[in-house]
Amino acid sequence: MSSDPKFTPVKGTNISQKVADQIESAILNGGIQPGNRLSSERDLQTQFEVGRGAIREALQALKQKGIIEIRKGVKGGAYVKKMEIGNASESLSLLLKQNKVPIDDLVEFRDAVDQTEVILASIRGDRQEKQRLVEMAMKLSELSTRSDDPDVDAIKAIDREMNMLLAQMTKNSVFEWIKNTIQMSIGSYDSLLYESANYRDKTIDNWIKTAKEIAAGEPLKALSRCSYHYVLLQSCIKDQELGKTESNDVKEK
Amino acid sequence: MSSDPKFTPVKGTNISQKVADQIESAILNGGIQPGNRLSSERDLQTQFEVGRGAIREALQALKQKGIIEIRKGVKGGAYVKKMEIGNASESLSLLLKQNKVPIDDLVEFRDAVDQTEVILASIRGDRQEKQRLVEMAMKLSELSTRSDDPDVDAIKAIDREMNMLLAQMTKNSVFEWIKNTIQMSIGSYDSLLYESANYRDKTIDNWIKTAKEIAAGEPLKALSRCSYHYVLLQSCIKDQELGKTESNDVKEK
DNA sequence: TTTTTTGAATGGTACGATCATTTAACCCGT
DNA sequence: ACGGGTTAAATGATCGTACCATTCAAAAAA
Repeated sequence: MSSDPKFTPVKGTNISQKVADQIESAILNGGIQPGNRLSSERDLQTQFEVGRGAIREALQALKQKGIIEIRKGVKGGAYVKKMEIGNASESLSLLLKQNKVPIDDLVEFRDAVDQTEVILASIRGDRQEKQRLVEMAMKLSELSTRSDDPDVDAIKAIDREMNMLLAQMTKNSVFEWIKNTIQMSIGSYDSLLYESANYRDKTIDNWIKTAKEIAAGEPLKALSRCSYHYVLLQSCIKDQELGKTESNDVKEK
Repeated sequence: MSSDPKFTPVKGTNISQKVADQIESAILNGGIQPGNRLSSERDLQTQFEVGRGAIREALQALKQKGIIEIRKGVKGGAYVKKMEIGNASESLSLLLKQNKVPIDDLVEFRDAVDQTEVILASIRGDRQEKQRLVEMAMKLSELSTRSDDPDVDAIKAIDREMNMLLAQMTKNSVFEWIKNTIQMSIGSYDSLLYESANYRDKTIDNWIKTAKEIAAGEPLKALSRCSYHYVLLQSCIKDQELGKTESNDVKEK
């Protein structure tokens, strides 16, 4: 028939979850194309060697996520939905899993959001928040210069905190939401900046200046610092792609 | 005890959907507070007078939406989750249903997105798209001036199309996604501009000028037009809400 | 050939039984 | 009386079977 993905039987508890994971994985990894039909519930029941209820719950979850559609009758069953931009109930992160969104697009979008955020944060952030932002920037610097082998994970964590604080300072919950969503999806790329010592120093230095401009209530100056952050990021990503063939001589632990 | 929400029995097909709707409604309307516990599956089964499978599927859907959490054992059951900004699997529209997002925040966010969009559209839109944008703007004008009683719904439809085209012209799928999501949530407020003849004329006139600036590849001029659109919208909303005077003083150009 | 009927495939619902997990109550030795 | 271990009840998780509702294609009838 169309496809026999050879699902592997599952046992134990959380069965419906495991089943859903296997199916979702098969879909997202391209094993099953949009428009394709999964086996019937009764077939899946035998493939996974579980009860039908578990299958139904798994399908229900996937349907809720918006990645399958369920039809009744002959030729019915679970059909893989074409992921449309426009389904408001589907999350941005799900869109990213589908590889429908080039990472560059996301970086660009984040850039736009960040620019607005630094402006709003400069205007609306209270003194306490501004002070905390500067403190965190200084801590970044401290972590980076204290030893030859800085704790990169700690640095990334603080970077993330600073970004969330920035979003908070806008006093706009939508910015908080979108920032968090982006952060969860883009994190790996964004933290490239902290992997190499060269970019790390520049980035942290820029963070400090950005924080100070925000604290000083200078939106436009902060804005230009923010732009520089993305210049760095773009450059860093470019370097990364160029050095893809040669072995990684980056000493990271 | 906690509460007895008195769910009404359901019959027919799509039962699990109806059950889920009733429960979600009870939660969103505040009938059940975060932290509260729903009855056990077996109790709900009798309350709704349906099979247990239907209840489980409904709860599965709500769990997937992230609005309940399910625990096992004694004292187990479905607990209403506190909706946190930060759950990436929850959708923006769901956030809005919870009234956790002031509409002003959303308008502000949309403003920021739009500003970037007009700039990108000016730069990246091809000639065909730019021409189409101007054509649609002219059609808006035509629809508005043709009679004393313009077809407001048609105008709104074109406004929506123009917005989506604008997003397309950015050549960035994230902007398309976010634009559509916002559009679906903000639509009612945004179309206020077309209800009264006064704002309608100004808005359409501004749309035309915006489209022309974009077509001419003048990002900065288009940007200022875009800002004016939101000045109009803010003013319009303010007129609508006769009561709040000082709190919203966001008029900045 | 066209229309109608029929039947098989499949999702939707219901009911009941059993397993697994969690919590609270109970019991017992010190 | 107290602390720790044991037991029992509540509840979700799973399985299985049966039956209904819907759909579609093939067979039958016109």
